Amino acid sequence: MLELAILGVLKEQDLHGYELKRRLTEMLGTFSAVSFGSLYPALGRLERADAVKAVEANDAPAAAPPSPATGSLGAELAAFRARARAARGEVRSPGRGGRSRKVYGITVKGDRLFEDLLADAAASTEDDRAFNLRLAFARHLPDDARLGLLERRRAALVERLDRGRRSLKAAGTDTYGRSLLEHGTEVTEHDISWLDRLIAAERERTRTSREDTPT
Amino acid sequence: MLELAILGVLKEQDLHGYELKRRLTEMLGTFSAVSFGSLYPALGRLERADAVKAVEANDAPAAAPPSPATGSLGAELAAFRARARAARGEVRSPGRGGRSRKVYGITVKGDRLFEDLLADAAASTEDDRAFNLRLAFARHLPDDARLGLLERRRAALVERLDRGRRSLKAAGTDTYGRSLLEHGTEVTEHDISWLDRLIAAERERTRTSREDTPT
DNA sequence: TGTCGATGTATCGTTTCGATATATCGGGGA
DNA sequence: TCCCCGATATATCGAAACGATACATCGACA
Repeated sequence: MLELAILGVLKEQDLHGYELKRRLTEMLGTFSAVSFGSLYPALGRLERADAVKAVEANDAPAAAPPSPATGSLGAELAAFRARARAARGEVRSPGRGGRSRKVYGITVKGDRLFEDLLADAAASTEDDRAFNLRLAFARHLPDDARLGLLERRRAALVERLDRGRRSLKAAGTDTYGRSLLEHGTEVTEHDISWLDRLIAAERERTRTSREDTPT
Repeated sequence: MLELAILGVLKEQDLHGYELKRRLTEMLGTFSAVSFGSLYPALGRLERADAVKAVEANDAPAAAPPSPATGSLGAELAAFRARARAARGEVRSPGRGGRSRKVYGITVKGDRLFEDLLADAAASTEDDRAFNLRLAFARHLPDDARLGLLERRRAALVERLDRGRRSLKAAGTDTYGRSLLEHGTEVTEHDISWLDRLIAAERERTRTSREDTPT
């Protein structure tokens, strides 16, 4: 679950844990607020599996200023310590501010693992997080797999909507409970129509892109 | 988290694990599909804390048929075994079909624990599950606490919406990623207006109910 | 000078999950 | 008649995720 997310983000760019977390939280917004207590263990698992590895931080992964020869005593000291660490074979670099960083990069094996995890159809329909995550990386999926993902998700939501309506019928008279259930079904309906738009756009895209190979 | 849910349901009625799970899933619908792997340990914790205890199953907790003197060999055998178990001091009863059941009831201590967990304000705003759960049991809350819950939740959602919009602005050009983020903000907006309706209804309710004690 | 907030890595104990084992019954076919 | 399937039911295991917290380092500001 988290592995897929990490690999997907590292596919774009080498990153250290802290930044990785920020990207993930930003990307997945609402759902799935990943914590350090899950991130670092997951990175450890991936590292043990040779799916990611620590790279020497060539700094400026994003748009960082090119470290203008410090000018501060503290920074000099940190730089010294960093050199000492490097001499000991540790691939860490002090960021501008903050503790020394360990920058991770994805490996070839990690690329393959990413493909496998992303393609796993079973995991992606019922669980909201799993689906959202896979949609976020949907551009790495072939057209048919992407469409399949959307349609399987839609089917799951329709079933969920059904269950919701049944619950609503069976529910008691408590105002708050009913309101919760009602709102739940509304959200599901909204989700389904959103998926419908996505599916339509997807079909349109593939239709226009294969006008040289007709039926 | 799960403790609150369990206590809330048991407050209505004595139930065994399996049925408890069904009620919870029905009640909380979409979110929070509670599994046995968390339910039974949670029940164990509650039992150790004297918040719930196994009660002799007087059967027919809901609308079960009054066990029409079986008529089947298997059932007779099961009944015999049940009697044997009862003789050994185990409070279990065979259901109509299925393995012997252990029916739980809430204790006085459990009632107090329920109040405490429900009233815990900090836990209820940012986490979706925590809020939904507390809303489901909102009828057990005093008016002001209920209103406070709704308003804190609203504030949290407004903040979330802001973060979502910022993410959207900072996001790349990937269609699926953007769509995900957009849909997320739409859902949050929908959530907020739902909360607004709830809050309005709540104010209206308290206003009409204290027309004898004006400003 | 001190301390505060942001950046950053890491681990601990607890909770939750998903899978699986076990057990019992009723009902539907071979 | 027998046997197997599906529903009902409890229970546990290992893995995963979480929340809290500790630790470390820097820049900025008073």
